[in-house]
Amino acid sequence: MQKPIKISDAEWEVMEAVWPHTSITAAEIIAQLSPKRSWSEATVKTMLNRLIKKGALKHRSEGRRYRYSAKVSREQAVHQQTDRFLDRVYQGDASPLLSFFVKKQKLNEHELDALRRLLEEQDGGGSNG
Amino acid sequence: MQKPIKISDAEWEVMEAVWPHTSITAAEIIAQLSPKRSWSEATVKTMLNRLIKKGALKHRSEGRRYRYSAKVSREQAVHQQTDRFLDRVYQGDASPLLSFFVKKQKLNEHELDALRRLLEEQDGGGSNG
DNA sequence: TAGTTACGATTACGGATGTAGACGCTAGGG
DNA sequence: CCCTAGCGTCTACATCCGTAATCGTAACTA
Repeated sequence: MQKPIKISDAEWEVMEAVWPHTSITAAEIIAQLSPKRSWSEATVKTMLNRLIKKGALKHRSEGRRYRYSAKVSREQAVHQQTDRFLDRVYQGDASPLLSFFVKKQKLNEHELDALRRLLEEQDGGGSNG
Repeated sequence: MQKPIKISDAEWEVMEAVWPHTSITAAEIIAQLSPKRSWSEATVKTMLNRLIKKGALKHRSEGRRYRYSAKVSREQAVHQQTDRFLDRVYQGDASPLLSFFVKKQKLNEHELDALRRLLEEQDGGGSNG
C-alpha cells in the first residue's frame, strides 16, 4: 500500500459529495454542498483541484466540463483516516478507544448488540499483534 | 463545554510528553522527546508556545525557566479529538468505527477480551441516542 | 568580573488549508 | 455573428503547521 492521501476537513466534505455518485460535475457538487456549507463556487472548485492533485479524485472531460469521480473509495479513505487517527491519539492501540466509547455510553443497545455479535464471530478467529 | 482546542499532530506528541507529569520543564520535555523525534530544541519550544497560546498548556515561572503543565487533561483532549474524528469521518456514529476495528483485526486477543468484559459490565446498562 | 551557557522570545519560511476573486475561453441564445 | 452565461484556471491571502535559526538576557563559572 502506497502513501496515504491526506484529505483535509473541508476536502472531506467534498469527497462525501462525490462518493455517492459514479461521476458528477462540479456544478452538481456545488449544488449538493450548498445547503450544508455556504461556500462560494470558487471554493469548491479549488478543493476539487486540490483533491485531483492529491490523487483522491479523477476527472474525465465531457464537452467543455468535467465529470469527477472518486479515485480512492470511501472505504479506503475511512481506513486511512482511522489509522491516522489511531496512531495519533491512541498510539495505534484501538482498545482504549473502544473502552472510551463503551464507558461514555456512546453506543446504544442496538450498537452494543451488534458489537457483541461481531466479537462472537471473532471468537477463536484471527489473532494478530 | 467551550470550543474545543485544535491540537495538531506534532503538538499532540508534545502534549503526550507533558501529560504524564504534574509539571515539567522545557528541557525535560525535549529530553523526553529526543529518542522519538529528532526535533531541534527550538522546534519543541515553538510548539510549547503555540500550545500555551491555544490554552492546552499553562506554565508557571520557576526561577528563570518555566514549568509547564497541561491545562486540558488527556481525557478531555482525547475526547475532543475523538468527537472531531467521528463527526468528520463517521458522521458522529461510533458503531461503524467499531465494526471496522473488529473486522480488520485491529484488536488482539487480549484487547478483544477486555472489550468483552466491558460489554458485560454494560449489559443492561444505560441506553442513549 | 568577563565569558559561556541555558532559557525564553522573536523571526523565518515553505507548504497546507480555508476561502474566494478575477481571468480567459467557448458553446449556446438571439 | 456577437454577447453572455457557464466552466475551468490562475492568483490571492490570512492562518496554521512543521521546523528551526537567532537574539537578548540572566545565571553560572572560571
